[in-house]
Amino acid sequence: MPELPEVETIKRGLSGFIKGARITRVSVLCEKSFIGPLEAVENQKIKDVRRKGKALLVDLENGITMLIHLRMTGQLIYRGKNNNFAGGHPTDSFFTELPNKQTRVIFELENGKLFFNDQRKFGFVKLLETAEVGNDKFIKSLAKEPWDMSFEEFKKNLQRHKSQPIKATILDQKVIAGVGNIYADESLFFAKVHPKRETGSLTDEEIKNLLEGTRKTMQASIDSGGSTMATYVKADGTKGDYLRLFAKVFRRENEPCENCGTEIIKIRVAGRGTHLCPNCQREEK
DNA sequence: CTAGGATCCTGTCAGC
DNA sequence: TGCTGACAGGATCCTA
Repeated sequence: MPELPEVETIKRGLSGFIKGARITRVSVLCEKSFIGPLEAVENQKIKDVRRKGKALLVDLENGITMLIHLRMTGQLIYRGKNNNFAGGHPTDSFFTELPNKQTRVIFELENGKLFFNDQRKFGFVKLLETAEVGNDKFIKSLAKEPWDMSFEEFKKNLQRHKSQPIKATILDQKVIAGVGNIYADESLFFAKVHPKRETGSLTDEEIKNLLEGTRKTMQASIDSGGSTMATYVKADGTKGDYLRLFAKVFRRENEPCENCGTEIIKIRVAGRGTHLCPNCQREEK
């Protein structure tokens, strides 16, 4: 689930509440969700909260870093004495009583509790030495983020996957960091490129627009607040949906395209649900 | 090296 | 009501 903008939103939202706080106790409710010795984090003060791609990094004062990856359904929910914050996969757990069935790790802090929830258990908290974070296999292989990536570098990375559908290529974190299923669809719509196009068939102009698309769509999401309790609004008993604040195609099948009015469709590309406007994004050039 | 598919896990929803 | 299969904001591992 959570892609770069969601993790960035969590970083920003959580920092103010947990930075400087001491972790007094940790409860691991699911073994596979926490990798490393508990003793390394208990009684440690949180020094900093950082982000690399879709990974959140929580630095502790003893030189240990918790690498938190939310994968598909991870959430971080902070319940403090005076403040609450929740981000990640948007569900009712943002508001309801915790811990619940999906709670995997509980961090007790001096000023509140931080719950790591994760329905599908794909996410994890992994302990690393802060100095070794850069050598972690996943972190090491990450490409640059859209704002740091030059056209030339993006093009070069795309060329390694000439025959793959372009959507599969930009989901690869070694090609560009932070893009997931939402922003892949949104960026391709922005660039007016069909998700099934062979990567090698894109023109320079399309590559340029696609890179700009990743920047624009992810920035728009960060600016609108990502997936937090504030954007997971409920109106008249209906479930809120932060995607509606910025998404043009994602989960908007059967709705009119805002450019041309054609119905947005949902197809399957590279094994993932994929949304596009069949008029704005032509498969044949 | 790349490409494509299966896999980890839980939950929900559509269709019979 | 109950079953069954498809699918889900991710990334890795296996095979060809």
